[in-house]
Amino acid sequence: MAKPVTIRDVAAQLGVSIATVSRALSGDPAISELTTAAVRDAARRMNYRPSATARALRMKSSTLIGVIVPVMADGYLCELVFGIQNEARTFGFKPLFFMSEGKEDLEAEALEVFCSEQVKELIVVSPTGKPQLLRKAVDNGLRVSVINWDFEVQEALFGDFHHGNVGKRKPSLGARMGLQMVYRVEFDDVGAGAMATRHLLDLGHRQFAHLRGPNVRSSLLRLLGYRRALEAAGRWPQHVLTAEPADEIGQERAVASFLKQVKPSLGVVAYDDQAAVVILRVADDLGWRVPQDLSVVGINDIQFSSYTKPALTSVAQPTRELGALAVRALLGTGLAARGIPPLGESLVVRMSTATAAAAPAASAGAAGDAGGAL
Amino acid sequence: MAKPVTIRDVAAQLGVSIATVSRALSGDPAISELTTAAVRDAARRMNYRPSATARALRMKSSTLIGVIVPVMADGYLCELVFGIQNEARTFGFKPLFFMSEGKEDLEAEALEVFCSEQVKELIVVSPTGKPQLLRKAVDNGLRVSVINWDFEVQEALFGDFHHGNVGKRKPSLGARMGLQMVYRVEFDDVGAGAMATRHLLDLGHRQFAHLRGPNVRSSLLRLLGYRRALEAAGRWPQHVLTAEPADEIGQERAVASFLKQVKPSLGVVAYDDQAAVVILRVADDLGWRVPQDLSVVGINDIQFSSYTKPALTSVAQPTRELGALAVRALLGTGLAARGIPPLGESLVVRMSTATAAAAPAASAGAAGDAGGAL
DNA sequence: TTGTACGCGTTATCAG
DNA sequence: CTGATAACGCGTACAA
Repeated sequence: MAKPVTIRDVAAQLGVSIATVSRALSGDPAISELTTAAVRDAARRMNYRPSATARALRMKSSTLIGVIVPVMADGYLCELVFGIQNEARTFGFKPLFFMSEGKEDLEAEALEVFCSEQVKELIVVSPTGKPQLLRKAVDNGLRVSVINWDFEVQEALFGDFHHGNVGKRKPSLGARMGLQMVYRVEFDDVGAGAMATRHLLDLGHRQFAHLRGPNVRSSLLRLLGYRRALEAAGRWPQHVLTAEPADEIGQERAVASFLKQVKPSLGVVAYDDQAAVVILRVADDLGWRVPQDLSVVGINDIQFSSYTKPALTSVAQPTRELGALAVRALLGTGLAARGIPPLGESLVVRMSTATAAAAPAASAGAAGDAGGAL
Repeated sequence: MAKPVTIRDVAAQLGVSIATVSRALSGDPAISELTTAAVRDAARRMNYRPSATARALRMKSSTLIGVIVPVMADGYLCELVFGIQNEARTFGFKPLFFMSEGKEDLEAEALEVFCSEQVKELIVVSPTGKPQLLRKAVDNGLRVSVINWDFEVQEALFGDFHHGNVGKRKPSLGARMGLQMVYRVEFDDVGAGAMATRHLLDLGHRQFAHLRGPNVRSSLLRLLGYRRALEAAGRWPQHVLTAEPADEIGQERAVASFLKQVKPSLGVVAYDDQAAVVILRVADDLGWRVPQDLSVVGINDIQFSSYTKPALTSVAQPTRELGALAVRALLGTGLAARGIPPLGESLVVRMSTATAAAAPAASAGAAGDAGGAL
């Protein structure tokens, strides 16, 4: 209610100039320790709140950081956004989110807003995003980092593709588009797929399957990791199950018809934890016991995964850290020069996987006493 | 890259004063149609972008609207946030989101940020929110609307409780706390629970159960609606199943042990669609056929519900509209005076409910041929 | 109907 | 080490 206290109020209170206050508050070393302390103290006592708008006007740059995200419906994106928010906070920045639903006009509008708010940093989380959005952002002087940008797939197909470094910054892509200042941050999805697979190999499994995800970067790369891990171990053949990912019933069918063709024991790598849950359900319906007959590994380690029955073994991606990384690439000092330390994914072993040896060789076929499975 | 064009650039271009440009752009009727058109045209051609920061500084009020939300993990909150964003857009406002995880310090920090950004409107979506957050917000001159604020439950318990009006604004609550300018926006959860129940009654069911949600407003009110609808129809007894809502396994057990005690046919109202899915799953495991033996109604109609097997009948809440309402309460003109038109929930009938009469009286007991249920 | 000039709260430049 | 002062881009009395 009472009108806000400004920098000149504190100045008046202490009998110093507003310049001094400003400098003291921003930690200018040219100000004596004594006055700095006095100013800071007074400011806190009078609960002075710096005006972000005035600052932004003067500096031609706000402490807002633009974020464009398709939706936040699933826990994964929510975690990511959390990571962004928290890391931004440590820099004194606040994320300004826009949900685009993947619509280009909304993305463009978001960009307009960012510019008019003097936003200078942008994070785009958009598996459907178009390159011209980047183009326009850069033209407007924004620095941007992209998370899980899907046209890396094109790169992969064109051979200009690296893996093994998570969170690797690749200005090369931006350069090729004529875009400087574009950082790319991503998971090592190949590594995740491979890690899940190697876990099953280590457990002594000899039959493998992979339930694929949608046709986007992460899915293709996880599949690649699955294949590579098996090839490296000299394992063949490799089953790959495909179904429209949004279509749970289709997935169930694909899994069911596959399970009916094979016998225990089996190791399955799922595209993500949700897919893994589908496998768990179908397996239960068909009388397969997990993990005795069937080991299942998910990817992502979403919170839900510890609640499944049995609790799901999953490759954990450091989702929040990924968001934080995107922020640090934009705001951190000297990161571009020093490079971003790679983030490793890690395996969380729960109850859905077990050694193949431990599985009783008994026929736990598909026609068991499923009725009592509950 | 090229430095932004300001209002004076446009003025210079047309040989008019910056005042004229400013007025024309804001649609001041004191400016001739001709010059207004000219200015607007020039502004667009030169792609002038008004500086939100300068405006906010001058007006002591930004076009940002603060939003505090616990998380956005589930589809429900995501929809809500979408509604907020879209409606805000029509007013030229942009939501500034903060995810608080229900932590008070984060909420307080968000408030600080809002103030320093000259935010004047706040929306709180917080089933765990504390009243002192409101207090502080109002003290700082913010107008706030609260969505699904949970201490309404207290009101309910204290008898000062109304239902039947969705989106009903109740300044009375604020007044009692000494808070003016606090608008409350909410669903008619009692109505939703009752509507779900009446649907089952209309289908001729005679046995009923309700799977409860957590101890928050919406859950208590839906339960209330369930009870009232049954009482109004003279139906008794009413079964209420309780389990920690985050604990799927607990829910499954509760449902399973209940289903083992009763016989078809049965009508079940679930707290929400997620709970309904649990019921569907357990029913399938136990050999109950849906909808022949068991009708299930969910509440919320989240997107997922049309994908379940069978597709779920659900009471749809106008979630986006609720978000929009919260915005309109703050930004809309004259809404406070004219009152907010009530929003009705609606029933979306899919495949999980059927008339009790249509159900074959045959014993589709719990010990059926569950194995083939897939 | 339009133009002039001031101030919003900061930071930065230039003197002292 | 500190103080006065000029911007930053816009809205709006007040004057014309």
